[in-house]
Formats: sequence, C-alpha cells, structure tokens
Amino acid sequence: MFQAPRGTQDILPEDQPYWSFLKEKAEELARLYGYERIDTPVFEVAGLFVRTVGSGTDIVEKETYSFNDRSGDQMTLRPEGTASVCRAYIEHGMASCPQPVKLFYHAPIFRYERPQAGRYRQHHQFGFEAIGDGDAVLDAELIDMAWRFFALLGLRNLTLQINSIGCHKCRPAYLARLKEYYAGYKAELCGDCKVRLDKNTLRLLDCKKSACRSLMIGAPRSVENLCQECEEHFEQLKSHLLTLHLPFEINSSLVRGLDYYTKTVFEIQPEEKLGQSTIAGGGRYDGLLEELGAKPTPAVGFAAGIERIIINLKKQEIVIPEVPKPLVFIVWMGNIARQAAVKVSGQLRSHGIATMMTYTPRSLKAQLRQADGSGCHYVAIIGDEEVVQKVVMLRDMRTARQEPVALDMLIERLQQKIH
RNA sequence: GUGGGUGUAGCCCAGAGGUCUAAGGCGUCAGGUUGUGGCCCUGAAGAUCGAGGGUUCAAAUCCCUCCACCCACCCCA
Repeated sequence: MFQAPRGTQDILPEDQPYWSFLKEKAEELARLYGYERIDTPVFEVAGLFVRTVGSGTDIVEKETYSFNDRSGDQMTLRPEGTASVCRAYIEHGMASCPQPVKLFYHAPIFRYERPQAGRYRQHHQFGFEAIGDGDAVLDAELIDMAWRFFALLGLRNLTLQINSIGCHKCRPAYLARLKEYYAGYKAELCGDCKVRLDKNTLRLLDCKKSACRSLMIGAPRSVENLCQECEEHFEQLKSHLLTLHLPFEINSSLVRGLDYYTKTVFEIQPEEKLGQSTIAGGGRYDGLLEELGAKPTPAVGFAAGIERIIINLKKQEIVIPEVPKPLVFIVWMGNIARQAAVKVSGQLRSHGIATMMTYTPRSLKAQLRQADGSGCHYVAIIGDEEVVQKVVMLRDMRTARQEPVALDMLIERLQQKIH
C-alpha cells in the first residue's frame, strides 16, 4: 500500500476548519497592515537559496529537496519563503513601486529533516515581507503584526524575544571576539560546539548543553558590540516596541539559522513548550537584495508555521468557527419521486441554496439518519403523495416539525429561513 | 545524521508461545413491518495481527532485518 511520503501529511476535512480559520486571519492581518498577496513557484533555481540562505547553513547543506530537471538545470523545492519573494521583487522591478513593498504569502515549505512533533518535511508558512525601508519603525510594526496575529487567533501565553545581531560592518568584529572567548574554553565545549566554533560561531550561544550554557553567560553579547548605526537602530526599535506596548524580552543568545539576517531578529514561542516551540520568527535582512544583484535595499520579514500554530490552538482548546453545513437534505421514495428530487436539487442550487440528497434507494429511516448526520437544518421529503400534490414535506430537523410546502413556494420559503 | 519508544479492522484498543477460526468500544451498512432522524436494541461487513526472514511440533505473542510513526538531540516554522 502506498503511504504519504515520510514527513508529509494529508490535511483531512476534520482539520480544514483550522486551515481556513488561519488563512482568514492572516488575510485580515495583511489588510490591517497593508500587505498584498504574492505567490511564487514551489521550486526555484537551486542557486537562489545557496546565495541567500547561505551555503554553510544546515538548511542548504543537508535539508534541501533538489533535482535536475530534464534539461539538466538544478532546481530546489523552496526551503523557506523570503528568497523567492526577494527574487520576485527584483525580477518585476518593484524597486519602482512606492517603498516599502509589503507582500505576504502562504506556501508549502520543504526541508529534508527527521520528522517529529511540529516538524515535517513539508510544512506550511505564512510569510510577511516588507522590502525597501530600513527604519526601525518598520521593524517594530512588523513585530507588532506578528504579535497581533496570535492575538487574533486567540492564542495565549506567548513570549516575544528580540535581539540584534549587527550588520556586515560590525558583525565580523563581534564574531571574532566571540570566537576568541570560546576558543579559550575549547576543552569544555561539547562536540557539536567544537564544530560550531569554526563553522557557525553564532550558534555557540544557543547550545542547550549545560556546560556550554554556563560558558554562554560570560560570552560577549552582540547587543554590546554593535556599530553606532546598529545600536541606534536597536534603541529605536525597543522604544517603538514600548510605545506599542509589546511585552518583549531581549534574548542575547537568540540567533537564527539563515545567514541573511542583520540587525533585528525575533521569535515568538508558546510558554508551554511542546516539541518544536517557535511558532513565528523573522528579522531584518538588509543585505539580501544586494546579494541577489539589486542595489542595496533594506528589508524585514517574518514567517509563522501553520502546523505548529494549529498544534497550539488544539492544545489551548481554542474554538474555531464551524464550516457551515448545507441547508437542505432531500430524501425520496420511489422512482418518480427520485426524478422530482433531482429536479428540485438543481433548482435549489441554482438559487444558491446548499443541498444534499440521497442517491441510491434506501429506507426512509436510513435516509433520515443520513440527513441527521449531515447536519442539514431542513429535510425535504418527496414521496408519491408529494409528487401528485406538487409539494415537498419540509421538515425542520431541530424542532422535528414538518409541513407540506408547494414546489413553487419552496425556494422562497427556504430563502426566508436563511434570514 | 545520532539516541530511545511504539506498530493488532477507518479510529480507540484487549491480548504476553498452544483455549486466537484474534475480544470489545466508536464509526460504517442493514434491520427493529406498512412514509420519518437524533436514544435504545439486533445483525452484518471490515484484520494476510506494519513488512520480510528465522526459532519452535506450535508465534499477534520469542529473535533478526527493514519500514513507518512518536520522542529527544541537531536544526527550524
């Protein structure tokens, strides 16, 4: 038997209300902050991600789904959303639009990882990117937007952590200091961190091993090693966040796994951690557009993981709006009545009235059971009697009352019921 | 990629070498007379016991391999 590929999942009807709910709220959020929808291809030329996310990152180094197409070009299923949006911004000359250009998307994301709770090989993200403005006000607005998203969804007990990791001017010096510090304790570092020392110095800061964590306390902090521009930016960001009453905390060991971040980085997590905890993360990426060949263009963005949000909505038992059920279920007895049922169903639907019906002959009892299970508010019963009298027996399943309604009055009557 | 756990019908699960021709609940379908649902009752369908190999007179039950899922690490949404 075939199964869905490892780390992927079918989204069944019972879960769809969560997905529609989230999409609605994301669209509401986008409207609220002036973001427009963009969709980009599921796959891109492989080099796009190598260039932006970084060749040394885990995402690019060992997690991509890549393939050669029939002409031999190397393609990659997108492992994140930002690079594609930036590519589209450049490709369509959006630098000529009023800046910043604010775009949002929701898209499947592919990463070849070992699946576990809240971590899949195909997962879905909402992403919001604001390209073309470097002011800290925009960072603050974006963080405010991320925070508001979860408020709109009704999620409680979240934490907002921010940090600044500097820019291409001040970061090299900071990294050198950090490396120098840790090099002095090389013998005490865990195996992973010995590798990080040379390859990914920033990540030394968020190792979870207790020995490394105690070293982290004395480590130089990025926020204390910013250049003047970055420091001012960070100060302004904090001030604007306070103005917006956002309950942020500064986490100086917050770093992100993509190379393109500069200055602001932030994450939102549930207090009660279940498995993979981060439900949204992002930051500023002032060097990314330039890296792709555009003139220097500042930008900020964040992404939120849909599956992880749903896990938390369920955990917090948040009630999702129900998807409405059809209004009418038509049941019938006998071949002549069947003809009438087919005709009525067509007429109802032509008038926008959601209708279900029985197909194969069954006992009236069985049909009513099915109608009951369908959740339809009304059942229209058609038998020989009704056909002769040109009526249907319209039964209200909630009150269990029923009355004959003339066929030519049916639509009008049902439209009244809707209001 | 590393380590640990689990794997019995669509779902939840009993079962711990012969009494398993695998039990129960939910769900599905059909009935409980002649045109009426939600409760209740009856019945039916549905399982090569994750797959393959082995041990044994005998395996869902023991062993090995593989696969999948779950959990942690790693990484990230």
